[in-house]
Amino acid sequence: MILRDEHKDVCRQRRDREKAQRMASIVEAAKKVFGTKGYLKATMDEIALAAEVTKPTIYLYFKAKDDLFFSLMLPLIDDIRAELQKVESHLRAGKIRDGAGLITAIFNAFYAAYEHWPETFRIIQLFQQQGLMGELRPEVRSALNDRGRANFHLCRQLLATGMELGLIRKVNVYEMADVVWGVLVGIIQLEDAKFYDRKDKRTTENTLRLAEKLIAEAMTIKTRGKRK
Amino acid sequence: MILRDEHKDVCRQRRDREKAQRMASIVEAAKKVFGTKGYLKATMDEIALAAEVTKPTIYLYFKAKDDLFFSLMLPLIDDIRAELQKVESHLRAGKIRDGAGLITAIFNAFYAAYEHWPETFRIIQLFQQQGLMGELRPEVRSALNDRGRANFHLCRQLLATGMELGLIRKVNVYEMADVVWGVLVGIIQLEDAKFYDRKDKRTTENTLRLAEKLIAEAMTIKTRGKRK
DNA sequence: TAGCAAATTTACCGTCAGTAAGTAAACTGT
DNA sequence: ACAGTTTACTTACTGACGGTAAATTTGCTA
Repeated sequence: MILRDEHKDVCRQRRDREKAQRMASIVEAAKKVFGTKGYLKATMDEIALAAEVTKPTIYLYFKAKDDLFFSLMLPLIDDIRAELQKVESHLRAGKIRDGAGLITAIFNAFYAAYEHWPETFRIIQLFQQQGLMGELRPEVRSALNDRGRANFHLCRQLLATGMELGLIRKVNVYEMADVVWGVLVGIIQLEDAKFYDRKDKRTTENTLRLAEKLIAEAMTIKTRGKRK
Repeated sequence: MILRDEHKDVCRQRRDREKAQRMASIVEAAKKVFGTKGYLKATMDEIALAAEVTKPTIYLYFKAKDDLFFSLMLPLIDDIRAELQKVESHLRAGKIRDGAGLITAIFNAFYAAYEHWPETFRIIQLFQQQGLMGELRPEVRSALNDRGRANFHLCRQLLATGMELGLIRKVNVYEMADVVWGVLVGIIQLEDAKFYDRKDKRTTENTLRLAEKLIAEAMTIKTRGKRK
């Protein structure tokens, strides 16, 4: 007896669901193991064990260790973009009154992502190394670059708009976007390294807030100050 | 015939020289290989080949891969300290007139080290990862921390003195020192990652200078401005 | 020259990323 | 119901690399 098309479809949908489920469990396991052990000490066997499958099964879903690692970064990058887009709509709606507000909002967009998934954030830092960037296969690398670039583009747009609106002073937007991202990554990374045994979230936040305050003050256009 | 003590000494001195020479050649090879391939892709065999010895020979001079890696960082850390000490003596001698000058001097102290040994600087960044920090044996890690801490201490002292002298505004020195170091490392690392194929030194420097300018301006005490 | 000490190498081990080959289940058309 | 196929997964392996033990060469001493 021939199965009705609908029946086929239903079965296929279930299998697709199961496959997605398996993939998700691998990703979850990877997040846990990479997050606690770091890239080097994490083994594929351990991740497989945590995901309740065997190692080769992982290789059905991910081409390589770095591929799996990379897949953890995408949601974070996309989350940052979502946050930046929120800032953009606020800016367009005129809800951001001064330069300090804009800088703080941009900082918060990145910081929120870090607070959400600190371990994934750390993963990005690892990839910002020539060593690991070179390791990536070209497709993977370009995918990563594209997404990252999109975020930087959005960030630069925010800064440019802020300059046009007269909220912040005019500087090179490319450099400025890099300063923001560099400050965030650099400080988070430094604090992580300093307190790698007793993770002290508050110190990290305080330091970040100081950096944010300084940059915000320097970027804010003083209504009656000198231009130099 | 018994050799005179002087003869023995001369021979021993030569052998010591040769040993030091061998060690230096291993270090040089390691610098080259780690610098181009990164920590992960660099193999001990490749370093040994570049140093024109075999792998076990390296292990006569360095306990482990991370030990060798670590040894590359020490000169850099010490160099930064030397630069910071120069700044300190300038500051004490009253050669630094304003806050911007002090911030610039501190930035330059770190930046000079980067310009001197960019590949070694990248190595430090690699170690500022939880993953690699955890990899280090405790002795190595604590030695690294001690040296690093000394630099931070010096940097904080500079900032504190600058505050006492009324050159820069009063903020938390611990946080401020972290901001300086974080900004430098974060930006250098970001630019390295962005232009990992076509290393563009100038872009990196421009971005760093912008960050420096912003921080310097925000930290400088305005003689006739509002405090807010 | 024999004997000793240091320096270096050859040959090996354990671990881990990645793969080839096999298996068991579910699906397919007759 | 049943043979053939596809899908999902596993067992068992390979190769590369960090690190080491044992053998070997080199050079000094008497």
